[in-house]
Amino acid sequence: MTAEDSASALIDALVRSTFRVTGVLTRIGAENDLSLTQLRVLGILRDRRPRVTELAAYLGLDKSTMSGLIDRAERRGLLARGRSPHDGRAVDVFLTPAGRELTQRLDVQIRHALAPAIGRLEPGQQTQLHALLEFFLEPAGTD
Amino acid sequence: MTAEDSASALIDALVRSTFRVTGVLTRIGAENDLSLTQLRVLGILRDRRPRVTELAAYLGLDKSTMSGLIDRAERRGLLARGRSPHDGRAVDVFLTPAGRELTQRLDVQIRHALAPAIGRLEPGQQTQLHALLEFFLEPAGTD
DNA sequence: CCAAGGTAGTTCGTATTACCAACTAAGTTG
DNA sequence: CAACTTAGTTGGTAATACGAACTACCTTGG
Repeated sequence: MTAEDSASALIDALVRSTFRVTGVLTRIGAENDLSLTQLRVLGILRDRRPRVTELAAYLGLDKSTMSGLIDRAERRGLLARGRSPHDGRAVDVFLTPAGRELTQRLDVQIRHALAPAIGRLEPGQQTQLHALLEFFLEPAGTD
Repeated sequence: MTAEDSASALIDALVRSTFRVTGVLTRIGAENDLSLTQLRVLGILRDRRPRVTELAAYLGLDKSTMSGLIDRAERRGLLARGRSPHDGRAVDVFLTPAGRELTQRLDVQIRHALAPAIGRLEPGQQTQLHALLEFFLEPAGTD
């Protein structure tokens, strides 16, 4: 097996893991009437109060897309808009108590759903995987 | 740090990696006028000739969604429908030569885009990460 | 053998996601 | 302070996704 091949195999595993995790997140989102994107929005807002453009940048979306996402989530009472005191143009976005609660419930569900797959690893392997992923993620790390 | 916390941290890293890889795939898809889903369709068809329902099952989508995805990709000449000789109801889907070419180009682009992140790991670590991901993916492994 | 039921795909209607372009309101700067 | 820039919204369009209803084709029980 050449170096090329093993890199390919790693990328393949990485992509399959990605789709596996995405599938879990999508399912849990759907069970709570949330798209994957809305789920991500809530996840980002857990510990941030970004303005609309920042949120769009995190997600790699256009600001006009953000407007719609925020509208729908706001209508559901999950988050709210606030005007920045320093910049009259800026709108920042934050979780409502209801949104925070839902986010916590989602967290539990996600942990629960991924537990079997993670449980296939020994505790030592889990630590190792975590460390390797942190390396993989290292710079340019938003979200 | 309790076992709970370290599991949380691992899941966090896993989810962030997922979004990182998804971002890369989405960008490369967009550069080739493909949605993430269409990219996945091509990826699956690389080494399979599934019927519509199987494809939908792989992707976790409804068959009606598949119809549309296949329509659009077929119109672009990337894949084609064939009737199964054994079951007159069934339609199987396969890459055209053009689709296969595009898929190979995508493959190269994906490898290229992920190379920097993977390159942050020593060759030994890459092997290790690969092994751990295979464990993580172990059963129920479609796609 | 064929009527009843099940399976494979498509079509239709609707909501969401996403983009771009055009717009308004609010800062910033020459 | 006029000209430019930036933040966000609005409107138009295409793709994605679902569910329900439909057609065509198996499969089976009487």
